[in-house]
Amino acid sequence: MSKRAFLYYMEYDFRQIEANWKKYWNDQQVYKVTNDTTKPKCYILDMFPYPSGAGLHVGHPLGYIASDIYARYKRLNGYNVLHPMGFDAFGLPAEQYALETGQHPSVTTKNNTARYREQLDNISFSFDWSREVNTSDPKYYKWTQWIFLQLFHSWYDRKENKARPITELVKIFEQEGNVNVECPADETLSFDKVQWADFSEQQQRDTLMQYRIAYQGFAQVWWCEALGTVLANDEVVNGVSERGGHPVERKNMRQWFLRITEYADRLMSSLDNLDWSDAMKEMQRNWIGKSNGAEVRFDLSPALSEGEGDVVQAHGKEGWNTAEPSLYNLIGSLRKDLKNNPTEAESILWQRLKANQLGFKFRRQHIIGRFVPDFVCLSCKLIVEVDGKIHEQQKEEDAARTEYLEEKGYKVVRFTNEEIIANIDNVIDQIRQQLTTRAQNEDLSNTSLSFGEVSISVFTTRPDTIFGVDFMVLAPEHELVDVITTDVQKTAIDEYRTYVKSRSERERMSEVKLVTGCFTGSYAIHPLTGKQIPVWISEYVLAGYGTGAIMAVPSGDDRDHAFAKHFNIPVTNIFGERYNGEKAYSEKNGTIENSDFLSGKSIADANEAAISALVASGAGKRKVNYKLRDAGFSRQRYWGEPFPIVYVGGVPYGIDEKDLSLSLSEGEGEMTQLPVELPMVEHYKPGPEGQGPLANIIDWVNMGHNNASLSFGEGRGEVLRETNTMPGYAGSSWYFLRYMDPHNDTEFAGRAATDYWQQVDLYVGGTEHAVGHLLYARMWTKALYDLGYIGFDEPFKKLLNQGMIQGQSYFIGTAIWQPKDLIKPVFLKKSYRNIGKNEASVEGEPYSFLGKEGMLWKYQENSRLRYGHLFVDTKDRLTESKYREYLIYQGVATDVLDELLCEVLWEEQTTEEGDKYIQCKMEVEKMSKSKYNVVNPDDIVNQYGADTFRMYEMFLGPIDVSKPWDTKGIEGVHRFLKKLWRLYADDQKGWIVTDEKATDAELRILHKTIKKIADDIERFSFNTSVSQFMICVNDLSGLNCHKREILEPLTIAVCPFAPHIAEELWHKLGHESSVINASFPKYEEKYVTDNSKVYPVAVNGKTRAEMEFPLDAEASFIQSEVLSHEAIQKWMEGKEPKKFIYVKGKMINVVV
RNA sequence: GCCCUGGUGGCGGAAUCGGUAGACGCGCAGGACUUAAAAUCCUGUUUGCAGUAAUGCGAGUACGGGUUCAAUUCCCGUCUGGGGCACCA
Repeated sequence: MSKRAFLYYMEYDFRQIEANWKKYWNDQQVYKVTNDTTKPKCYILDMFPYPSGAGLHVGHPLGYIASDIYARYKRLNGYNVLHPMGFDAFGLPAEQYALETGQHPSVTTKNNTARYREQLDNISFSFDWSREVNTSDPKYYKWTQWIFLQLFHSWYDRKENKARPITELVKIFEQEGNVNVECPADETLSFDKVQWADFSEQQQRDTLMQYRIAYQGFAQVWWCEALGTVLANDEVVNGVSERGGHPVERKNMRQWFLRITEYADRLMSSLDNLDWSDAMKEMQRNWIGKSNGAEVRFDLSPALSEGEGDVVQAHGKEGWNTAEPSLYNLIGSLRKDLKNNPTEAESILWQRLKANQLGFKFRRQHIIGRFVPDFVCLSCKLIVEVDGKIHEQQKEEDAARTEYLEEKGYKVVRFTNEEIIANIDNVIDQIRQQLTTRAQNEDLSNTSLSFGEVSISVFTTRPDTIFGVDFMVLAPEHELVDVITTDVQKTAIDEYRTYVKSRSERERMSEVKLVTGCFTGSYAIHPLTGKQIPVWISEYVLAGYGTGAIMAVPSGDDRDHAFAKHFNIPVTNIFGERYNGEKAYSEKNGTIENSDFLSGKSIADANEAAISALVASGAGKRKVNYKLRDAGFSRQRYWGEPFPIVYVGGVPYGIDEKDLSLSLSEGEGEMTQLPVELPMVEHYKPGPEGQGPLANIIDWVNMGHNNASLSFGEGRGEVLRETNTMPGYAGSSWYFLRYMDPHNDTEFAGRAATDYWQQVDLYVGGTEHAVGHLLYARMWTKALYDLGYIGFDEPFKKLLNQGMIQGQSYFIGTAIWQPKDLIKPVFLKKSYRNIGKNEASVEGEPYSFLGKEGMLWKYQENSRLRYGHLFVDTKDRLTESKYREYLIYQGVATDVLDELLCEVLWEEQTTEEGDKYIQCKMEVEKMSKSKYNVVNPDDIVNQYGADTFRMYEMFLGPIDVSKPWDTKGIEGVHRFLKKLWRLYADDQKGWIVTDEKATDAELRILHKTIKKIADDIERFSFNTSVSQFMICVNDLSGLNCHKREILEPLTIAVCPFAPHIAEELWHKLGHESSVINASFPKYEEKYVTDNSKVYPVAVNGKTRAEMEFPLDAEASFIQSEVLSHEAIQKWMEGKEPKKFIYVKGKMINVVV
C-alpha cells in the first residue's frame, strides 16, 4: 500500500463515509418501522412540507434534524419509533404556477416532491419512507373524502358534548321533534314529531343541514378577484390576500363549512393538558376567544321626533311607554313561549317563510304593540296569522287586534291550520301576492314604528355596568338599522352607511382612533330602569361578533367614552371617584356605584347580581361568546380534494348515501366509490359565476349528461357534482393518523394501528400553523374520537416549535450610467452611499466628480448585493479577490471579469492584505429566494458533509429561537468531527484504538458526557449537547485517550447527531450490525458524582477564596477550617461571623 | 391597545432548582510545525485600575428600585427587540 493511499484511508473522508453508509442503510432498510406491539412506542412527527418550487433552504431542516436526533435517541433506548415524512401537496402555488406556465399541477408537484426528497435524503433522516403520505394521491384523499363524509353525516349533541351520527338525530326528530336538540344554526327553529313527519324530503334535508358538522350555507366570504377564489379569514392579512397581496372583498357565496364552533369549548379546555408552549396555547385561546357575559335585550322605545327635543309619545292614548318595564317583560316571555311551542301549521309555514325565501324577511311571534302576531314582514307591514282552535273562540278579540294593527298600517291576512297543512303552496302564493302588492306601496316606509315592535340584543362581558348604559350602537350592517331609522335620520344614516362601505378594510384598521357614527333617531328602553337610550350606528361595532350591537357604557369603556365625548352624549358615572370625566375607567377593581341595587358591590358580585336581575325580568341571560367562526371549507379552485357530494335536484347528498347508490348504481356504478378522483383539465380558469375550474368540465359535473336515462328517483332533476374543492388544511388535518397504517385500503387507519401508536408524542414544527392547521387537526381528531373511530381526542401531546433560521442580506450602493448600453450597476464605495440626496437625485446630470464621464441614469443607496453572503468577508466587506473568486466560480469569462471589476468604485484604503474592497451593510431578514440570501443545504453538505451540517444546525442555538445563518461558524463543528475521528485513527499511524483499561479520569469524562447528552436530548437542548461533545473530545484528546472502553460508548452517544461517522467508527470497532440498533449507554452514578468539591468561599457574598472539602465533610469541620483560613480572616477584619452558610456541593458564605 | 417572548463579550450562545457570570464555538491577536500552503497544535481574548509578572482590587447580565447571607435567575417600575391578536363589547 502506498503511503498516499494509506493516508487517504485514515483521514476523515466524510464524502466517502457518508455515501457508503447511506447506501448501506438504504439497502438494509434500517428505517423501516413495523407496528410491533411488544416494544414501547414513540411517535415523533414533523410538520410535513408543502413542496414548493424553490426547494429547501437551510432553515427547513432545522426541526427535522431535532426530531431526527430525538427519534434516533429514543430508538437507541429501546423504543419502537414511528418517524415518518410525507408531503402536503395540494395547494394554491402549484395551481398558480400551472396558470402561468400551463404545466399541470400534478407534474410540478411530482417534480418538486422528488427534489425535496433528494434534498432530505442528503441529510440522512431516519424517516420510514415506506409510510410516505402525499395528500394529492387518490389513495390518500380517498380517506380525506371519507372523513368529510363522516362529518357530513354527523351532528353535535350539545347535551352529551360530542359528535353523533345524523341517523340518530333523525330518530330523535321522529320521536320528539327538536324540542331537546337546539339547532346550532338557528336557535329559534322548532318543530315537533308530527311536523317532522310532514316535512318533504327536501325540508327534512334542509333542516338536517343546519345540524351537520360539515354543512353548507350561504355566507359572506372573502372573495379575491385576482386569485379567483374565496379565502379563509386567516388567509387574509391586513385586508389583502396573504398569498400575492391581492385586494379582497366581501361576497355572498354558497359554501361548505365545518362547525368548529361547536368544539370551541373543548378545544379551549383540553389545551390545559397539552405540553405546548404557553405562547402557542395562548394564540389558540385568543383565536377561540372565549368570553363570559350576558346577552341583554333592549326593547325599542316609541320613536321620538327630532327637533322637538322632548319625549313625544307616539301612541300616547295607550301610554305604554310610561308603563312599568315589567309589562314589556311580560309580553316578552309570552312571545318566547309562543315561539318555542309553535303549532304544526305554524312550523310548516315558517319553513317556507324563513330566511328570505320569498324575498322578504319574516319574523315569528314578533311583538307589535300589545300583540304578538304569528308572522310579520316588517318591511311590507304584512302580518300573517294562523288561526287554530284558540282563535275560533276569541273571534271578538281577534277583530280588535286586527283593527289595532291595521290602524298602525299593517295588513293582516289569516289562514287556518287546515289550509296550511293541506295546501301550503297555495297559501304561500297568496302571501307572495300580498307582498308584491304591498312592496309597491310607498306609504309603508313612512309610517313610524311603535313601541315593542323591535328589540335589540347585545352581548356584554360587563353586565355589572348595566346602569352605566348611556347609548347603544349597532353595526352599520345590522339588519335592524333599516327598521329603526326614523324618517328624519334616514338621509344621514344612508350617507353614513355609504361612507362606511367606501372605506377599505385597510383604512378601517389603520384609523382605529377615528370616531364616526350616526344617530338612528330611535331609542331603546333600558330593561331595568326604563330609561330612554339613544340608538346609534358606528363602524367600531362589528357585525360579525356577538350580536352586532352593543350597550355602550362610556364611563367604563374607552371606545364608548370617545364616542360619547365626540357626539356630546351625557356620561353616567358608575365608578365614583375613579372616573374623572376625562378617561373611561376600564380597570376591573373597586366597586360599582350609582347603580341601584348594584351600588357598593364588587365587580364580580355586581356581575352575578345583574345577570340574576336580567334573567328574572326576562330581558337577559347568561351567555358565553366566542370569536371563533365556523371554518370555511370550500375553495373555488382546481388543485384540491373534490367533494364526495352530488346534487340531486339541487339538494346535496353524500355519494355514499344508501338510497342514492341504489338509484344511481344502475346508470353509473363507479360513482358511489371513493375516491372521487380529480379529473384532468385543460385550463385552470375559474368557472362561471366564480365557481371553481371544475365547473367547466361538463362531462364530469353533469352525471346525467352522457346518460339521459340517469335520474334520481322520479322527476327529481339533474344529478350534478359539487365543483368546489377542499381547502389546503383538509389533507393535513388527519395525516398523522394515516402514517400509522398507510397502506390500508379499507379504512383510513386500522383501529389496531391507531390504538398502538396513539397520540403523537412529539410534534415539531413552526409557529406559523398555530391557529390554522393545529386547530383543525385537533377538531378532526375530536370528531373521529366522538364517532368511535379512534381512541384519543387530542392529536399532539407535546409540541416543539423550532425557530426560524434567517438569512444575511448584504446591501451596497449602486449607480447605473448613461449611455444605457452600459446597464450594469456600478458598485459604489461607502462614502458614495451617503451622497447627499440632492446630488444623487439629480438624475440625468453629468457626474464628473466620480471620475466618470456621462450621465447618471439611476442611483440606489441600498441595493441588494445578490448572494453577498457567499463572498463577503468577515468584516462585511466586498473584497476584490473574493469577488473575483466568486465570479469565476459563477462561470464569468476572464475578459468580462476584468471589465466588471473595473466598474467598481473601491474604497480609498485597502484591507490588511492590501486587497481593494467596498464596505457593505448587513441585515438579518427572512431567508427567501426573492431576497437572494438563501443558503442551500446541498451546498453545505457537499462542502462539509451531512454530519457537520446536522451538528452545526443544532449548535447554532436553542431550537426554539430564531437566529441568522452564518456559514463561517461551521468550521468549528467540522473541526470537532475531525478531532473526534483522530481519537480513533491517526493520519500517520492509522487505527489507534487500544484495549487498555480506562483510567478513572477518562471514565469520569465519558459518564458525565453520557449523562449530559441524555438529559439535554430529553429537554431538547441540542446546542448544549454539541458543546458537551466538544468538551468531551477536547478532554480525551488532552489525556491522549484512544481506549475502546471509552470510545465505544461514545460512538453510540454521537450517533443520533452524526450517524455516518458513528456508523463508520462502529464498524471499524469491529461490529457487524448497525450502530442505529445499538443501546444507548447508561451512565454510572459513581463516575458523575465527585467526592470532593472546590468551594468558592465568600465573605458577605463576595468570593474571596477557594477551598477544597470532601463532599461528606461535617459542617462544623468546614466552618472551623474556613474561619481559620488566612484570606477569609483578612476579609472578616477581625469581626465575629454573624452567620455561616454552607450549601453542600455549591458554596460557602460567611456573613459578618 | 391587549397577550406571549426575549434583552448576557466583537458575534452565536452557556449558566437546568436563587449559589464561582461569560461554558462551547466563531472571530481576533500572538506563537509552534512547514521551503511554502493547507491541515494541526499552543497561548491570550468582558472591562477599568495597579503591577515587568504571577497576581491583586473594583465594575459588570438593557435601565431604576426591592426581597435575600447570596439575584442573569424572584418581585415592582421603565426602556427596548421579536411574535401573535387587534375597534372582540
